[in-house]
Amino acid sequence: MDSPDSSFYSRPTKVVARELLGKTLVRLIVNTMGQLTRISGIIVETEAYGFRDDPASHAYRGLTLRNNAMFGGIGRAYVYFTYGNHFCVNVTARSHEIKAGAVLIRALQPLEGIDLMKCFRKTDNLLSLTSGPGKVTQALNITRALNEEDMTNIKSKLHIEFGIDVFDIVTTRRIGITRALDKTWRFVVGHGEPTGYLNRYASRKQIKV
DNA sequence: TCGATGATTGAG
DNA sequence: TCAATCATCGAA
Repeated sequence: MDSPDSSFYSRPTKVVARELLGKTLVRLIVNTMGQLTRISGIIVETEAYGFRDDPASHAYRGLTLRNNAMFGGIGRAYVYFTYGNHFCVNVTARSHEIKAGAVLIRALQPLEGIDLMKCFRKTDNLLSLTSGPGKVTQALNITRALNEEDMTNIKSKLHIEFGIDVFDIVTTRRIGITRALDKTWRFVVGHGEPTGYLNRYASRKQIKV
């Protein structure tokens, strides 16, 4: 078993969000030579989004066309388009008594296929490659076509594999939302000091670390 | 149908 | 600090 199975995702969404840190997000693509290649990174930042208890969640008001994946099978991808520019990728996860839930993957430590990431991102700046939810999807070429992909299957074009143990985990408020600001459902690998990214939000938006 | 909004990013 | 940019959703 190389990949967390459905039992991993059938737990409270914020528990899964925390434990996804250190796992590997893997994108399988066919290159120009017709060979299967891997683009991957260690998950270093996540956020949990819930159901009726979470006004910031897409699932808060119930099932819609967009959020269908959040109500469907667990361990699936929930990919959505936002701000007219960007895709964001989640993994669906929730305990049995909850009807919807997903974990937003906000940042990676680039691991495999870094040249391809640079190509998709149109930049050589390593620090800017996957340091944000819109950057992650761009670097891994994740679009709506991968919505509801089975993330527990190592053969899937988009899936999650076991990775490394992480020890320093920071918990903060979630980024870029206007509601449910009290919930500390964001999880970041590190000591709390500045990756430039964490620092950007910590200083400008007064995120409690 | 229509207007407001957004789980963002990059440039100034 | 701000514009880009458009799919989605709830209200009309």
